[in-house]
Amino acid sequence: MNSQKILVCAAWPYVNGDIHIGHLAGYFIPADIFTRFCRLKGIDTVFVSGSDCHGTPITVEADKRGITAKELVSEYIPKVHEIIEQYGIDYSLFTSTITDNHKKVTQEVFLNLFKNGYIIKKKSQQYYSESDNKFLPDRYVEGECPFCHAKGQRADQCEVCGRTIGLGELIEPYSKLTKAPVTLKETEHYFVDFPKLENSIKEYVLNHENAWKDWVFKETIGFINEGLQERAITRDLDWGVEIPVDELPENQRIEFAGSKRFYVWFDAVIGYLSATIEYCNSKNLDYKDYWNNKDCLHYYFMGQDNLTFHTIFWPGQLIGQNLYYNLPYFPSIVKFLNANGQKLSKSRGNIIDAKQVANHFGADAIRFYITSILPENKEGNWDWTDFKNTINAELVGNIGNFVHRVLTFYKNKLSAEKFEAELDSAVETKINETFTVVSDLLEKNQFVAALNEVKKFSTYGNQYFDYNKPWEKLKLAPQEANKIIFNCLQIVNSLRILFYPFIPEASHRLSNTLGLTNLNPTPGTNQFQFTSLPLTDINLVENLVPLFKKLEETDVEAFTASV
RNA sequence: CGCGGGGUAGAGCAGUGGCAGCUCGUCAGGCUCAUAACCUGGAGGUCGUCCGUUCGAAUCGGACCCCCGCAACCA
Repeated sequence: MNSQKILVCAAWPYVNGDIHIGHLAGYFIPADIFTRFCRLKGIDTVFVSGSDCHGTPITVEADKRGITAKELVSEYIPKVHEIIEQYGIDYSLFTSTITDNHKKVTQEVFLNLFKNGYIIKKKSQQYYSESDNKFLPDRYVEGECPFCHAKGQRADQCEVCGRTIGLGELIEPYSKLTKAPVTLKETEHYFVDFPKLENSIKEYVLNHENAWKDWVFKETIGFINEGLQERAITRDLDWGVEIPVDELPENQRIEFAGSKRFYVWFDAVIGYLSATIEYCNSKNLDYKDYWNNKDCLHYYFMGQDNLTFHTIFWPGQLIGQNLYYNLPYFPSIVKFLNANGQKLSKSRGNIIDAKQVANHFGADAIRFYITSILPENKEGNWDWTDFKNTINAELVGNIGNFVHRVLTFYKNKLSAEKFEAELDSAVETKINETFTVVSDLLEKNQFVAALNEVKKFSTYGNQYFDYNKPWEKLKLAPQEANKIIFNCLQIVNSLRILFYPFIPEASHRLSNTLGLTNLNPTPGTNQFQFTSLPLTDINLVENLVPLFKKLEETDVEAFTASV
């Protein structure tokens, strides 16, 4: 990873509900760890995302509540910003898909695809409700299964007999929302000609076989090998980015274009490009330095439900621009996070709300735990007993205790006189090794393993302390005790740097405790490495308090009972 | 036969033909500067099931069972 620049793209939260631990594990936290790490390495790193505001589910939710879609998203957007603030997610820009800039960029992307021959128009039959005067996606249509005659089945598949239901085969279809009857009606839409882009997309994917995670590559290539199909990019809906149909020749316009909008999947991914442009405009930068510069690597963070959109469709949209845009370099995709062994779902009532849980336990504890159970290659599970054990044993008992025992020993027994001592070569080697290993793992987006190395490093500190017994040396050979604590302080200072990507609040608290300025990433300066800290730089605070607070049995009970 | 992932100690995982391991938890003893960590020792496995290949299988082949994601209108 010797690139000059990095663009970090995190998936866009869909703003029809509150943020929960699944969103945190899926992209907020891994993308933030990576961004903070890159910046500390001195790499110019831009980190963009925003609220995904369009699509039918938003309009349905708004209807249900008797407000407009615009009002609904305006209510949720500030809530997402609160989460970002609370967890310290270090975005360069967190915008939304309802900006004028996004609208303009989306339309340009469409027009380029059209100009380059990748857009076709096609008529098809879709369910339409006369009484509601609107088209309905299959997911909102129910009826009787034509095979087993089970009632209340979804339009595409019967859950009772398992058979696939073809368009128009459902008996007495009706709207799930209003129960009004629906009928098939013809409608015209634009499609992206993915069969035409298939070879280019496949070539792109094959070029990344060794770089991507094994399962990500397999899923992607498996999907492509089934043959890509034309994919609709417009909907009969009044909420979304308008179609710039006036810019097209008359015989290429779809009918009733004014009552249609771009399909949400099409405009949401374009957000990565539009957000970079918005950010660069606000900073007097050129977005091409990030999108056309081959030394700028693009990392994408998302959950597995988003895989094909980022490894197939979005690259296809970009290739079809013929503007030589950078394609995704590494899709950092995680599987799902369950809670107490079950899939997160509102109906099961096991959603763990991101805001509530951080209010109760602190963002650091949540960041630490989620990172330790990140579903990198298989599903992860949030378990309250495991949560308490992890926090108490690893974060508090091992890491926090090491920092605290060193600082209290230094303050209470030694710091009256400032001393300088030799760095033990074994300690120096260990510190350097740790930075190298953690750095390598973070570059490869192996966050669980990277955090494990930090834990091991703290264990090493504890072992070094115990083995050298400074409390005994204090009586017999005070100089020896000085040397041991000097070495331990170097480990503590290294932990302060290692914390920065994972638990930034703790890194800041430790800086304050030591009387040092907070770490401040500077382009071109690598701070993610060992730097000897002279003791004259340390000005310990008067009242030493432990970095992390131990969880009592009742803490978890109080939280789970309160939600 | 739609595509893909998975099943190994209480939990989470590593292990692709040669004595079944790691982290956490757990039990006993030691040490003690600290929110107590560390050290030493122990308990805990039918490696999903069955069949096969082999001197030897968690590992290779076959069949089956179970769990999960995707399946193009779930963002």
